[in-house]
Amino acid sequence: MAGSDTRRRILDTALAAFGRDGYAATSLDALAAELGVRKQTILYWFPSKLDLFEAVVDDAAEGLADAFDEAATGGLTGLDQVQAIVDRVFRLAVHRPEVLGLVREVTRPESPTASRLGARIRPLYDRARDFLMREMEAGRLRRSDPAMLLLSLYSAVVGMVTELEVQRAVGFEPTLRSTVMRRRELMRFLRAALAPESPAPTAS
Amino acid sequence: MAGSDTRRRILDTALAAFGRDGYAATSLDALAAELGVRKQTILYWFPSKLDLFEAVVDDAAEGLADAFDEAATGGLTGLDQVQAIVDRVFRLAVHRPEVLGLVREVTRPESPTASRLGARIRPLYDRARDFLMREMEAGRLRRSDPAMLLLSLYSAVVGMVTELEVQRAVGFEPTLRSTVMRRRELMRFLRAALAPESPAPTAS
DNA sequence: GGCAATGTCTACCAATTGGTAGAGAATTTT
DNA sequence: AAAATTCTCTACCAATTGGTAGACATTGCC
Repeated sequence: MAGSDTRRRILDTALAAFGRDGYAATSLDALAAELGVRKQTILYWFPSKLDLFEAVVDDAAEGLADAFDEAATGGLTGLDQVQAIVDRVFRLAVHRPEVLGLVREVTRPESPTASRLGARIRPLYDRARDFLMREMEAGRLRRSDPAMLLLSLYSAVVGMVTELEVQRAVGFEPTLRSTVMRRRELMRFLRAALAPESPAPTAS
Repeated sequence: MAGSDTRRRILDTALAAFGRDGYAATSLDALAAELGVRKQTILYWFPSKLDLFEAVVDDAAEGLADAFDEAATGGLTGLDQVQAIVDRVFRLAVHRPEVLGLVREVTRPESPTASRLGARIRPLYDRARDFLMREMEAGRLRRSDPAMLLLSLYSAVVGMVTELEVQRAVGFEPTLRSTVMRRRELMRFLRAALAPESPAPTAS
């Protein structure tokens, strides 16, 4: 049983490493060192580096799906539901930034498994699209192409979250406070863009 | 003089490779093969791989600055200026996607030169911020924190543009037409989020 | 206690990596 | 034409890479 604990630890550490440094820049030796174990132990649990990566991607996709599920079971509608999901993603990003780093890594064209996360995410995507269409029909969201809108949302959220580093590059250190402000700003942005044409009463 | 042509070719090809595959996954040998030249020729022009990368980043930053300059010299204001820049970035993304891939690569935290592009981009950033503040003062854009807003814009634009691959992952092949639609959708999104509170006359 | 399965290790290996040393063209300068 | 400079090459190299083979320890089972 100690073994499957090792497996779990490898998955977690590998997720962090792949998400932080990318696939190519992560060596099995470095990973093993970080784990306090020999490289061959990793290769015992996962027959090759690529197999490990795929397992990590599957694991991350599962985690993401759970996070979305959790945010989507409150029976919310319209902008409130969108807000709930954005909140959830932000929370994920704050205490597990590697997950979003991995998303970023895996969505590049030459990724060894470009299609893998895609396939795993597909059901989520379909559900989100259905949700948006339903809400547009019901007049609770501004009407537009839901697929495109979803990509806009994805870009805005993931872009903003994973690119906290850009803040550093540009000169200001992201603090917890600035992160909160960031989320608020994003929500303003989203609300402005998603609210139905007929000016709703200033809710929040 | 044939030499500096070689240098130019190395820079271009390296930009494409780094932008497409990332720093770690790009080997000098592969790069040389792509150029039809020996690795040592590359090392003659750039003393090390890291030096090459830095030169590429500087070169890309210069190109980006030029693109923005070009879009910013029309004397436009408000949303029209924003639109002009978005258009320009999209055009860049369509015929030189590697540039944005490089931006993506260089903005990750462990990038060998995380701060480099940042420093090069800084002036652009300041100018954009000043522009936004001015336009907010003048009431031509909705009032909000310009720094945050700029990051939102950056995320939305770069995210949407560089993540055309996500479209593939999710199942639909990006065509020229879908790219155009994508840009239009983004502009709707931005206009909705940036337009001043008082409903402006439907201009365009 | 013996035994088989499980799990981690040491010892290697071939291939690839970024990089050095310096030979040999080609071109420019004198 | 000789000499110097510029440029690209061949020949290596030490370090690191992902991966194989198999020894050694530990555990649960009979």
